[in-house]
Amino acid sequence: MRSKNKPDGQKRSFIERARREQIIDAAVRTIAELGYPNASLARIARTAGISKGVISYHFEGKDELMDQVVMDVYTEIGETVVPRMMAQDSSSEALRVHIRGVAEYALEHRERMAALAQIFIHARDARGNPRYGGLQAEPLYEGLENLYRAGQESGEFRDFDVRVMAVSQQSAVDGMFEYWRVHPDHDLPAHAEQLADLLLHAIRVEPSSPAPPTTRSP
Amino acid sequence: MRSKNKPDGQKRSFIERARREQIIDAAVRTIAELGYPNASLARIARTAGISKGVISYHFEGKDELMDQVVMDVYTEIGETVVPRMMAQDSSSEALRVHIRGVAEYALEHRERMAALAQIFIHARDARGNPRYGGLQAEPLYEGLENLYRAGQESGEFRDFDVRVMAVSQQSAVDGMFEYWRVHPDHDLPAHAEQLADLLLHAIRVEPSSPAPPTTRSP
Amino acid sequence: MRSKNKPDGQKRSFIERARREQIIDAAVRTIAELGYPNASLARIARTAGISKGVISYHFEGKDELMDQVVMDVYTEIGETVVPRMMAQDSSSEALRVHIRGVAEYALEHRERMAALAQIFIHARDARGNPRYGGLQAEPLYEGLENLYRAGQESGEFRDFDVRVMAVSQQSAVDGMFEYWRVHPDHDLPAHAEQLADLLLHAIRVEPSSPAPPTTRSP
Amino acid sequence: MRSKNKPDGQKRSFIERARREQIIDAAVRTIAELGYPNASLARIARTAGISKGVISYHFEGKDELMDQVVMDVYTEIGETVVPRMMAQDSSSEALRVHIRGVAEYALEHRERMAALAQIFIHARDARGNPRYGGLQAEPLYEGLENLYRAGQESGEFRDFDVRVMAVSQQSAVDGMFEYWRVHPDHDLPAHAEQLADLLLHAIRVEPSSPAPPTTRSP
DNA sequence: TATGAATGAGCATTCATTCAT
DNA sequence: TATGAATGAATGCTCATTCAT
Repeated sequence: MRSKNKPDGQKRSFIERARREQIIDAAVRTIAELGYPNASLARIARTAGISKGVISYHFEGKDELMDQVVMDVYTEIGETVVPRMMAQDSSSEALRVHIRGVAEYALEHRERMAALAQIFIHARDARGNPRYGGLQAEPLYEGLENLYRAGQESGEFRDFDVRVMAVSQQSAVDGMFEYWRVHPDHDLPAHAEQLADLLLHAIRVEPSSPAPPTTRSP
Repeated sequence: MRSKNKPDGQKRSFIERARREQIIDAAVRTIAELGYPNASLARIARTAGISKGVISYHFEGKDELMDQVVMDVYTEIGETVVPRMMAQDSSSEALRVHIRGVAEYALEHRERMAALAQIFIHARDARGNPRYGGLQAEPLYEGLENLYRAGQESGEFRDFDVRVMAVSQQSAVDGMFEYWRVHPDHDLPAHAEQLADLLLHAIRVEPSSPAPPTTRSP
Repeated sequence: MRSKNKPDGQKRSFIERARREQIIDAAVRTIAELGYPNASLARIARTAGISKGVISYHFEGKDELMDQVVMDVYTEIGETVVPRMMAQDSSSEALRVHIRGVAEYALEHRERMAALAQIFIHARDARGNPRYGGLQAEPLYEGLENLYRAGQESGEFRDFDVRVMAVSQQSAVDGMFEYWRVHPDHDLPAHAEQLADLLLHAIRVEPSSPAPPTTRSP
Repeated sequence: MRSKNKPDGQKRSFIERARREQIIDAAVRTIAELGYPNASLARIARTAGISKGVISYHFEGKDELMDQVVMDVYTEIGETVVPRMMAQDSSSEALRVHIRGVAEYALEHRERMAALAQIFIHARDARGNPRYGGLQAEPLYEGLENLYRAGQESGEFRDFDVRVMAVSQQSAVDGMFEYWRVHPDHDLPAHAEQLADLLLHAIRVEPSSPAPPTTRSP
């Protein structure tokens, strides 16, 4: 009963779902620890304490497993961050809450964040092209652009190229996580606040100090 | 006479240096075209029109070859950008020239830039850790930090966390190149100008429009 | 209650027999469509719309399933052809009816014929030897030999090596089906008539035209 | 230096050719002994006493190796049989010499013949279709058809459907080898002579005994 | 110096079979 | 009876590295 047969409206049994979750979890831990290129199905199976074939039984292949990991983490981040953003009055606060939110998620789910980044960077399709690269980021960019445009229309933000800003913000956030991965003692929340300050300075209309005296990252 | 024995002060013969340069060049072209994971030594050798064994003879292994590629390109970028930065009067102009400079280098040496990014992302040591991750970036961060501090001391820049800014700027520049790689028709110079504007807005003290009316990225 | 325990004189329940027939049918369709090597138990189960385990429950293993398919089809062919042959007066007519009969059966049960051929060709025992090769064909050869000898004794057929003829006739018939499988628009009945002519020319005593003006295969 | 790079007019070194011949030979022996489905690259390598990777080094893949085996044996058979056929005056003698010739080749190269048959039967392409099946036999059929037509035009052979005859003859010859494979003590040359008699009786115009008193297969 | 040859570990995937429920 | 789950061996293939010539 391969997963490829499942989207036909069939439900997954409880045990099936549990196994898939267990395997996804083992994949996350393995990728976070060893990096995507070393996270072979054999190693993931060893991490999970199961036979190699179990993964093939529950997932169509490595690609589907990775898709599920990405979807899992993505969904989780969205559930954490989006509601908080919606609750904000201003675009500025929404932007700040966004960055703060993903940083908090990362802090609480370090391995999942690391695995997500690894998969984004390394996963390729059969022809060698990135599976989640570039073009898949488009929805993210568009989401940010909508946020910027709302701020521009409300007069909060000045006039600037929203695509360049979206790419830069996304990159800066990714860079923050990567820096934190390399320096695990780095103060991630403080970095997130600083980064939000910088980004708001970059695009806000009124330059008067928008943030209280900031603390430095350690 | 493996290359690992070479740092002992022995000189490389002319022919040796030529061969290494030829191999490095083939590596750059192969990585840029096929991506790091597909750039096996066999493919690099084929690109160079030489036998696989030659690479092993001239380089300790794949890792050393990648080191050399990175060093080569890095040095070239530095030689292009640093003198121009030194020629500027203000920190703002230095920062702008820096971003403009690397963008120009990338435009003129697209393959080298692409290969550099691929190696940074994919190369790992035996234990799965990134070979060029984070720690190797430290000199870059420090260089940017010095630039920021100079601007802060001269009153050009406001007070902000220089490490966070350095990480963010570096990430935004990397993101710019990646976006350009995925969208080859993207207007890189325009993006670079926009990015410089954003960064300067983020850190300059005076809020009055510091840049002339900018053009948008296409 | 594995099937391997069944030949001990125990009867199969109605439901048991129905299930086995269902599975055999699914095996035939799967093999005919995908070829023996691609007809895994999983695919056969999917064709039948049942779980993989059911097959293992009702059959000792893949080998026994294949045995049953072969026996099923074989029996059916025999039931179709043998009575017709018995009704003929001469050995010549019996031979012609035999070939015509199997061709007619094949036309009406294309999948079963195709599956039979696939199993004959591909099925092997654990040591790599064909499961239905040669030795299992002995009864067929002997049946044909009896037919030839009867014709020789009645003076219809000349003197020739009956074993060589039996092997050749069987092969020519198999070849006819294989050719038809590869060229589905081939005129099988016409081919069968032509083949009967050729075989009779090869062994009949009187060379004068034994067949009415024949039509050619398209 | 994969073989796929070789057709570009590059010569193979002596040692390269020797290795390829050695591997082809090991493949023939392995297939003949264990059957195609059990002749994995690992087993072939073990037969040859070499590492698994050597095969991948010298051949593009399993498919190319099998192609080479087929081509090798085919060429050898052609070199044995064709000149002898050309030396005959009549179509009848050419047909007889053809069958006698392949039988003699088989007798002297039993394993090669067995391996050829195995590959023809079992080798499939990626989509599951036979690699050498049916359509590839067309040249053989056409060769036989030309022979028949020449005989018909010279008045040696009667009028009959040449395609049916070609398929039947080819099948009967294949069946002869298969019978001999199953019964290794079978008198192959005698079978071949008998078969030639039968085929000539089937198609020759004059009914008077064309062959001397024949011996029976044992 | 340079080469082609060889190695052996590792890869994702497929499969018949077994088994507890 | 029937099922889904799990197993582990086997498959073709890739690759960095080693080595004799």
